Formats: sequence, C-alpha cells, structure tokens
Amino acid sequence: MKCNDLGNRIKNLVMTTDEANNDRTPTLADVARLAKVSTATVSRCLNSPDQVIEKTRTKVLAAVRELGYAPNFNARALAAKHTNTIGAIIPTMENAIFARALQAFQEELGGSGVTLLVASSSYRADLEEEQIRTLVSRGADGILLIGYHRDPKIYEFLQRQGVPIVVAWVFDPQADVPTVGFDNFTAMKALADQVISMGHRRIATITANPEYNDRASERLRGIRAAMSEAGISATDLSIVESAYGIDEGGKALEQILAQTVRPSVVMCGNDVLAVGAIARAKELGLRVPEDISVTGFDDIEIAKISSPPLTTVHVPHRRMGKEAARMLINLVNATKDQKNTLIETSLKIRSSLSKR
Amino acid sequence: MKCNDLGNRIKNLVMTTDEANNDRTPTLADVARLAKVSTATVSRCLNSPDQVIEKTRTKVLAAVRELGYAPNFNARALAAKHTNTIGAIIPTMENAIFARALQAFQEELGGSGVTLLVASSSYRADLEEEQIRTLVSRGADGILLIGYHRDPKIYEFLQRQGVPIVVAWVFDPQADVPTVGFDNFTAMKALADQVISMGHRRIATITANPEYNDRASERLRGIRAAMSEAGISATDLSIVESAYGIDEGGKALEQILAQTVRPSVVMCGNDVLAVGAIARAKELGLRVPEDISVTGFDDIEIAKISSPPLTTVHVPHRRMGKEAARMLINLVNATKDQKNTLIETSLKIRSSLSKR
DNA sequence: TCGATCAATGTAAGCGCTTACATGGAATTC
DNA sequence: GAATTCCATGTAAGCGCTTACATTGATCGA
Repeated sequence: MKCNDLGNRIKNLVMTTDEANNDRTPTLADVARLAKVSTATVSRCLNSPDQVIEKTRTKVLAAVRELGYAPNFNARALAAKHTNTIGAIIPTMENAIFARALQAFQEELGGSGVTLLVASSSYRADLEEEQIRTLVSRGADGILLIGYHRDPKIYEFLQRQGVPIVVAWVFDPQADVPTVGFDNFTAMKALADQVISMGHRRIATITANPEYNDRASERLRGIRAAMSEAGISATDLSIVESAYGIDEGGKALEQILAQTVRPSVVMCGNDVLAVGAIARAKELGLRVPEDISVTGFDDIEIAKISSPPLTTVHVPHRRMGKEAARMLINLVNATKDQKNTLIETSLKIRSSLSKR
Repeated sequence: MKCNDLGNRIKNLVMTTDEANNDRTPTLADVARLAKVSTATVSRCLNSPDQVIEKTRTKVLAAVRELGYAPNFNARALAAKHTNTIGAIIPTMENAIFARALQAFQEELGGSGVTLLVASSSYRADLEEEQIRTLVSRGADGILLIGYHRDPKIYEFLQRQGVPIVVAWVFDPQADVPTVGFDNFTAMKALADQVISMGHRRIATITANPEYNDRASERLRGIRAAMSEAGISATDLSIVESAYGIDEGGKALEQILAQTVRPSVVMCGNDVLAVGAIARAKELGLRVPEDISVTGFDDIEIAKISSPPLTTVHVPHRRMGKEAARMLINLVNATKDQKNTLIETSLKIRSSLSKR
C-alpha cells in the first residue's frame, strides 16, 4: 500500500513524456494503469461490479474518481453492440400532447436505466425517414414512432436491421407491428354522433393535412361515417386544412365563415385549433356556442379553462406514453412479443357545444 | 463489367460460408468488397466525395445501395473524434417556450448539417449534471444549457473535456461562458414599475422555486427592486412558490386569496401560471382585472387569447434559439470565440392589468 | 496431501470506421 | 524521353471499449 502510494506520488512529480499528465481525456487504460489492474477488470467494475472483489473495486473506483474518468459511449456501443438507448420520433415538440406523452415515456424508460433520444420530424415523411436511419445508425435499441402510415420500405428496413419498434397514437390490430393507442375513427365518430344528436346538420371541420397523417384521416373518416349514418349528405361537411397553432385555428375559422353557408358547428382536429377558432369567433363578434359551436380533440389543460370550456375527446396521453415504453422495453429485452394495446378515450361534453 | 456482373450473380447463387449473405448488417468492408475497392475509398466516397474519381464513386454508391448499407455512427465517432452532434438540456419539454426555442435551435443546426440531441432535466440539478455527462460521453461537439446557475465543477468538467457550451435564457456579461438571453431582472422590474405606476401597492407573485433557478430568482429580485424604489415595504410582497402548469397556477392563486390581506395584483412567473390564476379567479367569482389584476411572462400565444388578454413580457424565444445555435456552431468550429448576446424583451400591456 | 473446482483477474481479439502515409501510374515539364 | 509532380487509391494503425478464453491462486473434499 505504502509502496504504491509512494510510487504514484513520484509519478505525479516526475512526469516522463510517455505517461505525462497531458489534457487528453482519460481512458479505461489510464484508469487500469493507475489502479494497477487490467482494462478488463476496470470494465467489469463499471458494468458488472459483482464480478469483481470488493478490494479491487474500491481501488478501481478511486482511480476513476482521481482521473475524472467518464466512459466513451461510442466505444462502448461499438464493442458491446447495444446502447441502452431508445429513440423516439414525434411530429413536433411544439404540441403539448406529444411533449406530455414523451415525458411519461421518458420517465418510464429512465426507471429501467434506458436513455431516450428524441427527434422531431415536423410532420414531414422524408425527414422522419432520415431520422429513423440516423437513430438506427446511432445504435438505438428500439424506436417509438407516431402513427402507422409510412412507406413499407421503412418497416422492412427496420426489420432487417433488427430494431424493434412500437407505433403509438393508433390502435390497429391489423398492423404487423405493435401499436399502442386509441381508435381515432371511433373516437371522433362518437363525438360527431353527439354533435349530430344535438341537432347539428351543417358541419365544418378544421383538420391537419390528412394525406400523410393517419390520425387526421381517421378522424375525418369518423365524422363522415357519423353523418352518413344520420343520413346527412356529405356535401354538408366543409373541410378546411390548417397547420398546428392557435393563430392557425383562427385563420381557418375565418375561411369557414367566408363560405356562403355558415355551419352551426366547427369540429377541430385538436384543442389548440379549437381554442384558436373560439378566440377568433369571439373577436369577430360571434357568440360561442349560441352562434356557433366548437369542439376539440385531446382534452389538454387549456380545454378546461377556455371560455367557454371546450367539448372535446379526452385522451390519456401520459398513460399512452408509459405503455409505449413498457412495450418497447419488453421488445428490446425480447421478454415477449408485444401485441397491440388499446387506450380508451372518452367524451368531455362542455359548454362550447350546445343544441342547435 | 460483364465479368463482374457474372461474378456477383454466381456469388449470390453459390454462397460459401465465409461470404454468406447472412443477415448481419453490412459494413464498410462489405461495400468495399462488392465494389472491389479498399475500405478507405468507400469511406472517402461517403465523407469527401470529391477526393474520389467519378467512376469509382458511381461503383461504390451502387454497392452501397445494393447492400442497403448505413454507416455505423458509433464507429465513425470513435475513429473521427467528432460527431456533428450538439446536445441541449432543457428543464422540461412540457413548457412551450422551451419547445419553441428548441425548435428554432434545431432548425438552425439542421441548416449546418448538425444533429441535435435533447434531454430534459425536470428542473433537477442532479439530473442535469448526469445528462451533461451523458452528452459528453456520447461525444456531443457542443452543448446548450438553460440558465447560468450550476455547480462550478460542471463548468470545469466541460472545459477540461474541451466541450464548448452556450448558456441561454440569461444575459450575463460577468459569466465566463457565452450567454444568450435577456436580463430577467430588468425585464421583470420594468413590468413591476408599470404595475406600481398604475397604483398597485399590495403585490403577490407566483414563482417557480428560485433556489436553483436563476431566471426565477432574478425576476423576483426585479419585483423587489421596483417596490423598494417606489418606497413600498417588502412586507407588502407575498410570494407563493408553484410548479409549472395551469392547474398549479390556479392552486397558487387560492393560496394567495386565503391570506388575510388580499393583494390587488398577482404577478406570475410565466404566462401559463397566469392563465391558470385568471381561470381560477373567475371560477371563484372574482372579476379580472376589476377585483384583481394578473400579469404573466413570456408572451406565448395563449396570452393573447386569454380572457381578459394577459399583460406580460414579450420574449422572442425563437430568435434566442436561433442565436444560440449560431453561437454554438461558431464555437465548435472555433471560428471565433463568442461573447454574450442580448435579446431584447418588451412589455405587452393588455387588459388583465388595470389601474388600482 | 493432492488434484479438482472455482472465483478473480489477465490477455488479446475484435467492434466498424477514419486517416496518415505509402504506392503507383498518368500528366506535366523541359 | 526522362524527371517531376500530382492525383487516385491502397495499406494498416489505431479510436476506447467489451468479452471469450486463458491463467492463476485459493479452497475443498477425499
């Protein structure tokens, strides 16, 4: 012991060139040298401490601390062939619902010692594809994706690479990948049924571009189905596409009002659009819901405090995120193959919707 | 050519064990073999195409496509010692202002071919520290941090590791790292001056825990300074700490109302708390601003559509994100050492604040 | 007391890539 | 036409880690 200490002290005083204390960041080998063990032992100390005897461990950990050693993640990943990392690609960070689900997702992952890599695709298929490749080449052990609709080649690629995925925000037993989410069609149809049962016939909807967005297209289909069931002509539905945002919802509402026939209700693709529509309607001197009813989707906090409070579809986003994490972890560990998980939604009837 | 084609075809038909088309994901060496060049050439094709003659490049790219080759990021990072990656740690994803700034940050980075790694610390110093280490060990070329206040050891660590950082959301010429942001003290003091000039004397504030949050503590200091300047006793300020969220703002308001002396104005640390406070006040039968005035901070979209519209401090978050990206890229490229950048804020006086 | 057994540690071969340096052939110069 | 230059490509040495396998010394049963 004493001898070693002395040895180290001398080393620190008399620095020969080849073991100079230069500012290169310390490596495993440096730690091993300081602790007078092999690199294998240091590695084991860090990764499976119980394979190493207490005395050695203490010695190694001391060396780690002394050098301020931090393992090089890339080298580790290269050698170990897994990263303890899971990736997630969401359409945008600016939408609170994704942020919230992701937060829950991350919390659940963190509990299992897995770290999360996030990317956002701005709702663009090409960007998403690029990000999937990036995530894979970074060695993500699994990936969370939003919505099922994408080029089949991507699913093939992922399968070939052996990277498990979970698709969230949709529930689709037909899909050949595990999904966790709700049935957008049924949920929106339920709301539309309610709207129609309250006497509304002329309906407008503000929706995201449904072309590459299966949540939006399914919700639209839900409205159409409800109308058709009620014997309402499809021409009584007017559709306005809009980007996400409060102002955008307001602009979309103006477009609707500019049409020759004014609808009695505006069903919005999400709460943010709905709140924007309500605000603009009020600015324009309309009363909500007396002059025009408005509905949303998601039931985020703002729905409750909007005036008037918003009729919407409640989606348990945190639960969905949590569930997605659970499934993905099981998949990565190959514990069992996950099947689809249905998240239940419910109608929240509030005063932004009234009888016609 | 013909010969090669034939050769490949035969290879695909007769698979010997050592070159079997097994499902191992293809490597640089596989591409090199297929294209009949060295691995160095393949690498050059991918990283600096102009060093390679057109003919060779075509051949290599064809091989890449045929194999569906995707480079292994970790191997590349290990060999090249840089990752073209920048990390950012924000307190939470659930706050739209961070999301928005981050979006702009990412857009700017993307334009320079840099990818972004995001982590969120849930406002916890220990988590943030862990994430900084993670980012460093993952080889981030630079890191964006929010707020200046943290253990000096962290700054030392970062410096030792040679990882440049930019601190956003504060403007502090004293700091020994580049900052980009606004002066939280001055901004809030300006608002408080306005409030006081409208006759308010008894002030309440809803704030995040200021202990580890220099934005919050500086804003609080701003209010105190304005009061002191106006000769108002510090005891006329009542402080309620609250977590982030609409409901939380509401609860905090209830605490304020439960106190013996009711303040005439509630100055909130951000718009979300303010909107929550307004909503709860209305629920409790109070009129805003007649019975109680409310102010916010940030000027997010919701401030405008709140009823009544919210008096707040406008912060150009996107600009701040963009500027942070620019600075960090310069730092990473060692183009020039960046100094502090001031982002100007402005008062938005709306009807949630009225004369006492 | 001796080999068998086992736990702790060491040895060294990669993981997939980049890049300094070596090489060889074509283009250029005189 | 020989010497020089230069450009395209190849060779091979790592980057920092993990892990299969080898080694060692201690422990144990007979």
